[in-house]
Amino acid sequence: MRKRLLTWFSENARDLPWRRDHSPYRVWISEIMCQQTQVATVLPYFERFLSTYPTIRDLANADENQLMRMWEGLGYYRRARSLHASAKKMAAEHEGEFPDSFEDVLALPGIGRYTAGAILSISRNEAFPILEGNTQRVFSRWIGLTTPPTEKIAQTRLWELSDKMLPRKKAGDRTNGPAGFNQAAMELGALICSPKAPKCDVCPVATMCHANQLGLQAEIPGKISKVQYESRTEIAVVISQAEKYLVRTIPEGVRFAGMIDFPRAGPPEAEDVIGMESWLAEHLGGDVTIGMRLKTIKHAVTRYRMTLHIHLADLAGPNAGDNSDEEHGPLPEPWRWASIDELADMPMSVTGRKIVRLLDRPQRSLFSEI
DNA sequence: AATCCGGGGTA
DNA sequence: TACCCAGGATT
Repeated sequence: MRKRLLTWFSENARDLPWRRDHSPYRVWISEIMCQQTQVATVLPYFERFLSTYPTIRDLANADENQLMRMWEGLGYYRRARSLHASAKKMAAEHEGEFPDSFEDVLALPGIGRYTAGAILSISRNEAFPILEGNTQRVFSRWIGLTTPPTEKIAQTRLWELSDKMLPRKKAGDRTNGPAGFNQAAMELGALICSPKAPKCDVCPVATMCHANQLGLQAEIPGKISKVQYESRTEIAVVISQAEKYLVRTIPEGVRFAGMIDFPRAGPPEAEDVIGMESWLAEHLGGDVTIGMRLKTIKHAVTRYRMTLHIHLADLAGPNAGDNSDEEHGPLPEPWRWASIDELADMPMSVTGRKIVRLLDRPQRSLFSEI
């Protein structure tokens, strides 16, 4: 199994940017970006990220807003915040270098057993096993494990197998060492041993595969429980004055933490337009009157099916006017006014960015499709 | 063990 | 629509 797999990998491996130059820093960034994200999606983000932050210290010194802006569209934004925190930790505790020991790598935020093993094996050819979506599927089929890989007993067996299969050879040939094996197993899962319709006819290890021999490819890995989708309706409002728009930084500990967003709320805080006006009065302090609807956006993300109503609104009362105008008093934290140019550089969710595009191209978007 | 995270690609 | 993606952290 091992030799055939490694031979196949040496002849079929994709030419990925973190394989050509496999420094720990580059492999680390690639692994974080690839968490729950397909390789093809990651590629343009990876190149841009590495040119903006060529070293660990560059990342440690990065502006948080710019960093989040670089991540916009990749999702799971906590990954970017964990990257930043990790880089700062390396600058402070590891002289700006990627840590040496498995324990120190595992102690970094956003890095679990899989990612620590992947980084150290791929970058330094160290013999740590890995287990993720691809290898769960490859190994489960190989040994005919019908237990869903989410169950603890399956996890234990699969990690044991990943460790048992791993070549210990470190010196010399990376392709035949731990780096090669771990990547080969993942690559097989990505290119051949796919979730649906695996290409067993061209699989290098098909003759040794339990699932292939028994025709159980469709039953292995065992099915995990279905996703419970949830419909959700939210309201966002556009409040403008002097060609600036009212936005805020999302506080820590909630979705979109650290990103910029328009006033937005949904059930149970704001069930409808009236509820949204109450929400605005409470959070903003001024009298807000919600006006016409600009557009309704449907957005499917993770398990949510969101309908977002975007309304124009007017702000009156003590907080109207520029936030530097002391006669009117400043806007309460974390609210602020931002121009279109400023919004362009701020990190936003996908739906937040769609609102900006509505405002940026009013002649085409604002009054159509309403 | 389940849920959250709030993006995207594919059949 | 359903399912998956080089998962980790939290509860």
